[in-house]
Amino acid sequence: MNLLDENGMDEQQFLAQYNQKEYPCPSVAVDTVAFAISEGSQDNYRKLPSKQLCLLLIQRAGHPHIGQWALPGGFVEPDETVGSAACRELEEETGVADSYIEQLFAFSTPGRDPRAWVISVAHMALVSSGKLEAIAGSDAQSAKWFVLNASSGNGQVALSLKAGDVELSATVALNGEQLEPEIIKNDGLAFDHAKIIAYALMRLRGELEYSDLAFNLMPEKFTLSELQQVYELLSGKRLLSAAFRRKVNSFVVQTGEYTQNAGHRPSQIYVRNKE
Amino acid sequence: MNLLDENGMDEQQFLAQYNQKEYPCPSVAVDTVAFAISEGSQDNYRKLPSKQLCLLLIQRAGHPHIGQWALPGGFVEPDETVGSAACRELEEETGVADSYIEQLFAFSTPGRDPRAWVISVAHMALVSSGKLEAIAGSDAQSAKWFVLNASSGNGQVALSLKAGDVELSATVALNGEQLEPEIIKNDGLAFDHAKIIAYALMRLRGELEYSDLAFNLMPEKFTLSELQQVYELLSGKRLLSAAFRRKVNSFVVQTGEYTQNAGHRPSQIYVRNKE
DNA sequence: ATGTGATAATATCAGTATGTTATTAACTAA
DNA sequence: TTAGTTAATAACATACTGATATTATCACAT
Repeated sequence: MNLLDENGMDEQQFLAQYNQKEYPCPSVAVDTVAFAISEGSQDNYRKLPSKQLCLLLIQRAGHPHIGQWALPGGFVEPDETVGSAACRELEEETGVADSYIEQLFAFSTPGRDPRAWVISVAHMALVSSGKLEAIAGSDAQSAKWFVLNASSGNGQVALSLKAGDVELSATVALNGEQLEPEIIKNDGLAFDHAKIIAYALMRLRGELEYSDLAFNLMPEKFTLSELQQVYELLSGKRLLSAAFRRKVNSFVVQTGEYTQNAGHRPSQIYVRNKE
Repeated sequence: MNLLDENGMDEQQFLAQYNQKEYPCPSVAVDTVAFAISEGSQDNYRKLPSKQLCLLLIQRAGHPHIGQWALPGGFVEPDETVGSAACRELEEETGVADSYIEQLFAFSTPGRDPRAWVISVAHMALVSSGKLEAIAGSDAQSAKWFVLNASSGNGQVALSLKAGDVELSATVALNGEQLEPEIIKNDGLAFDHAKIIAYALMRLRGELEYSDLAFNLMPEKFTLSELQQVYELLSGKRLLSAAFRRKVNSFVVQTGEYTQNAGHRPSQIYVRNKE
């Protein structure tokens, strides 16, 4: 390529004199909303169907927003993609590795970080229930799984997060998938992370309908009733089991194994059908 | 908030001494894949059903990739969101305004821009056919609508772009929605824009199934046959008109107006139903 | 042993939606 | 008036869906 520009420079000369810092540039961060399903309290007999949606937060040890709870994340480095940065930060800060990760949206409202101009590429991670114990025992002391309860109405979503005696809450107004939500109320969440959590929840619910995303939240082996509970939890609707079984039938494979000591007819154990 | 960090600083002191430039930061760009449907050659009688999918490219006047064709875009500024940057650059460079714009994906593979570390947040714009003439007459001299032909097979997409006597082509391998495509072959497209175009096309086709995205490509008033042609063009499949009419019925409203001088039974003109 | 209560799994059936073909309608051009 | 063309809808068989009912299989209590 020997074309010259209006200054008579070829591409090599141009690149040699190019100085990126003439222009202002933002820091680019990643923040990850890691969802998982809690197993629920397991009375051996007459157990409660108490699965709950959980998400992973970290208590901030430094400024800004010291003491508040934030999504795991950090700054992207020059030798990695935003996706690998999200995986790296999630594992460093919380011990969660090898989970499904999806890029959601770049949050870029000016002023969203009081330190400086920071654009954050939000990600969603779905953590298989089979991996939860390992994570709980990792050495990421400040990371905690919070039980998430969300109630939506007239365009707003109220988030309630509980982990032990820590309780956080926030309300945001949704503006569709293409605009950042607005924070109406925020108690205990750092930065604009209430926005990001609400956005991720909306996307998770939306993609439920036309994808097999929910399987990433399941352990390797599961019963169809367990799978249905997860769908019901995420969609907020009660489903009829006969119809549900028909719908997921092509996405699962029977193992021939059955649950034991359940106090009722054993249920067959399935695995995900990877086509 | 009067909490102190391990250095005994409160938040105000911390922010006063914070220096962003201690850390490397990328430039953040936006690039927009603007799609539109060409009206096709209109023989008044026995006209060809020759709608085509078009996209907007700009010939680069400076280094790098001087002379090659690139997506309209540019760097994000500190006082705007990536979405407004995408709208601004698209209008500045091509005259396209007030179109539907959707954020797609942040492209961040190291080395994707030879000048420096640049992360690009790709967007997709859908331009209503009613606006095409205005744009063609704008003063954006270097912008051209290219006719896009894409053929996919065994995980690869071959792109062919034509505008007058300019012909570009590229082949990329898709890796799902969560990884950037890989460039196999590239003739005439700047940077990694072949990747971005292929990704946008995949998303456009995917969202066709479960959204009313396609209406953004239509003029305000249209017939159901025209709408069907657009769906057929984008999906690559032939559709049966009786079934198609039933499916879109709830998304459109009759106007009571009809086409004229068509050489056959007039077709009724519809507008989009905004619920 | 036998019954009770629980959930799993499937059968059944009506109503709806879908794919397909056939038919009718309305226009232009010859 | 006829041929050619596309629009629009009717008609019908099949598939899918929501809902209820039925049967299966276990743990436990009596």
